[in-house]
Amino acid sequence: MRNVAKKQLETKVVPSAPSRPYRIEEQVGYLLRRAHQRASAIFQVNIGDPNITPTQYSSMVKLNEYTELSQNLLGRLVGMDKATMQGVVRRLKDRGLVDSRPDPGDARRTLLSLTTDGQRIVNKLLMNGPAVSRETLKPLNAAEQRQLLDLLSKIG
Amino acid sequence: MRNVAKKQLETKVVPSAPSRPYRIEEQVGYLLRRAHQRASAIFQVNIGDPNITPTQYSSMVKLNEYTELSQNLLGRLVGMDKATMQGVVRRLKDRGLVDSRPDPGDARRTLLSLTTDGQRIVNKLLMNGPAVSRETLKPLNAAEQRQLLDLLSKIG
DNA sequence: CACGAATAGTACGTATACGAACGATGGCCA
DNA sequence: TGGCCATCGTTCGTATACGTACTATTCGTG
Repeated sequence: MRNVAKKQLETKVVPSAPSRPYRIEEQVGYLLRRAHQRASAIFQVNIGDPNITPTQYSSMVKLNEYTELSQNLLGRLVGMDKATMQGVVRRLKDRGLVDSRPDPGDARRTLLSLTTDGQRIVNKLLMNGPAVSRETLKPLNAAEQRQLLDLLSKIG
Repeated sequence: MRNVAKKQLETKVVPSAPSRPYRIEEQVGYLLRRAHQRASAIFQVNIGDPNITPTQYSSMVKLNEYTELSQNLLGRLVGMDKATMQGVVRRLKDRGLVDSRPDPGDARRTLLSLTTDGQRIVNKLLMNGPAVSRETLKPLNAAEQRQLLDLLSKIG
């Protein structure tokens, strides 16, 4: 009963993993939801403009890089479906941060760009961007921070 | 101009970190948003009931563990503020999955519990829970999966 | 005991997030 | 060229998520 060969045999008979108890707090989806909530809260406090949300910021940063983008392409670049993008763009346009014009080469498309105001604001916020990420990653040491970004890139 | 000493001197003059370019796709908040989106999509497809959302599932799992909880305490356990919790509970009650009664010991509180239907459903969904997490973590190997859960726990 | 602070739940407004349906336009190919 | 299908943007409905304000109740302390 206690020799090694028998033990190995028993291992063969029950090859499945020990199957830890299922705890909702340990599931990746739950942890991602909580982490995202915390990241959004830190963004709101540290980005330097309480009226700009993370998705609005992402959109403005991308428009700042590309100068002009169709609404759909911008949505693909920042990971929002077209219905969500529609609302984000509408709010940015209402506030005068984004302009739009019909694409002269394709009447289906709307070309978006930052207004002068939008450029000014995004360049101000970009100065706080690194601090937001730093604060969010603060509980981790440098190696862990790199790991987390790497792992999130892989499952994103 | 090209000897080593001069080079080191120049390095001393600019001692701050190389400061990589700021790319929105590499920021932790952005990556968390994308990863959470993907996890939610995988949940919706694999949990086995298209009408149950991740937060509804979390709430039902917790009610299944504790039998009876006040709305506020449930919200703290699953990480939702009371306004969000209110909506989640209302929808679960509308569908007959959750029951409520006033707390006899504290008239401010509402005690929540699963109905028989709610118990039946959450026990069915719990069988798919591990598969949802497995699918979400699929792009990572076993060591990376453990690392990610560990790092997310630390920043959550 | 009384009063102010804290807590529980509700209601309202705003902002993602996304599926589904819709009309307009463009691309492709028989 | 004509017709079919894909793409783009809009709209609607539903569901988190959260700040704020409000009522009711409870607690703590003087």
